[in-house]
Amino acid sequence: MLRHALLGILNYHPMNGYEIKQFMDQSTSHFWYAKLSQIYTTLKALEQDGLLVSEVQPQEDRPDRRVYTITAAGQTALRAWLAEPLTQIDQTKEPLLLKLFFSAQLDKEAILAQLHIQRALYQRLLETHRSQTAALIKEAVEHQPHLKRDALLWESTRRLGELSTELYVRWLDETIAQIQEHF
Amino acid sequence: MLRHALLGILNYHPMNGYEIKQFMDQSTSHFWYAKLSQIYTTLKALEQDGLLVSEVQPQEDRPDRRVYTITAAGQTALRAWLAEPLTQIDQTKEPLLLKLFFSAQLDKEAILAQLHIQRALYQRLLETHRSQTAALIKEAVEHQPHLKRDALLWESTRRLGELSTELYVRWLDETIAQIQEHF
DNA sequence: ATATTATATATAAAAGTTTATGTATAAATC
DNA sequence: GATTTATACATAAACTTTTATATATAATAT
Repeated sequence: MLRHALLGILNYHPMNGYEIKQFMDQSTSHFWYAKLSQIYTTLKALEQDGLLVSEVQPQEDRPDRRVYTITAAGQTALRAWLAEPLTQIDQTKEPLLLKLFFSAQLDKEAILAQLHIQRALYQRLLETHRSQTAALIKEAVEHQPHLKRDALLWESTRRLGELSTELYVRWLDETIAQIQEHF
Repeated sequence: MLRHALLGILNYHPMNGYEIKQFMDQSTSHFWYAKLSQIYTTLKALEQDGLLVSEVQPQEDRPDRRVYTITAAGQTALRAWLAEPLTQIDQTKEPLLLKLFFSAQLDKEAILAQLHIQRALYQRLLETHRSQTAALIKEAVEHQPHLKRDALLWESTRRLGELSTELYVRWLDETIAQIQEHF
């Protein structure tokens, strides 16, 4: 799946691995993320398959940059993946819920402490979605007006991130209250 | 992580791999799932580490069942994992959002078609959360009153499943409308 | 009649992902 | 002055997960 993400990103413009990592951290990380090591090896694999080509840009003082460009074959592969409809629901994995599910083993205070930590984290994430992520999309369209349709879709993914983080905070409050009263 | 899930499940009572799969499909699948093949190999690994022991129960007409029981070391490991607080947000991966993010490549009708498919799927899942999953928890407590505290936590995970599926459907409607108007 | 689903386990191979390690320098922070 | 963060790549090892294959029978659905 990361393969497709990388093709999608490089379809905007050529980039090196480090830049791709930053792009993902800022835009897709709430629904797709990857470690740098995985990005580098996947880029290499995509080049071997002819979906990307790379060229080294020498730099002084810093390691040279290897910049990847999508090929015609890469664009075809990207479009094929986009066109193929998802006919099943994405099954996700959430360690917090898994742990909570079995937490009757713990005492009340330990459970509550963990939920409070999570609440703080999600509250902070919510603010990021609302300010930073929103600003980045707005800025991108201002500089590149041809990305207007892309931005509409980016905004909808950001919106779900905001809504579900909001929901998570509400659910944590609800759950904390439930446990405080009935556990 | 599956290791901990299996310890958590077997801490209720001894089970064989096939039963564990069914248990997960019915209860944890919206936040943790696994294929049978992975369950079998992980059970074996846990036994090698001394966290489980197994015994074969012969059956006629069907393959024998290998029933796993958690050991004292397994219970210690389970509790250690439960006690260790999560200090970061779970990063999840959602193929639908990844695809949507790059879908400006597609035409309007193709995007809308994909979103409508997802809406139908999530609508059906919502009903499952509300009826089946809720009923299973209720039934479990009726038969085993000592699981009351567990059930409170199970119910909170079910509740998040219901709430976020509901949200997903609403977001899909919102997104479909946005695209219809502005894409 | 035929195909699928359910019961039950097992293993190999492939694919995907994370963790650890190594190199090198500049800038920023403490 | 010392440590951390940022820039930039690369690779090996470990771990996790999926896909495919094999076996065997009963019950159910088409």
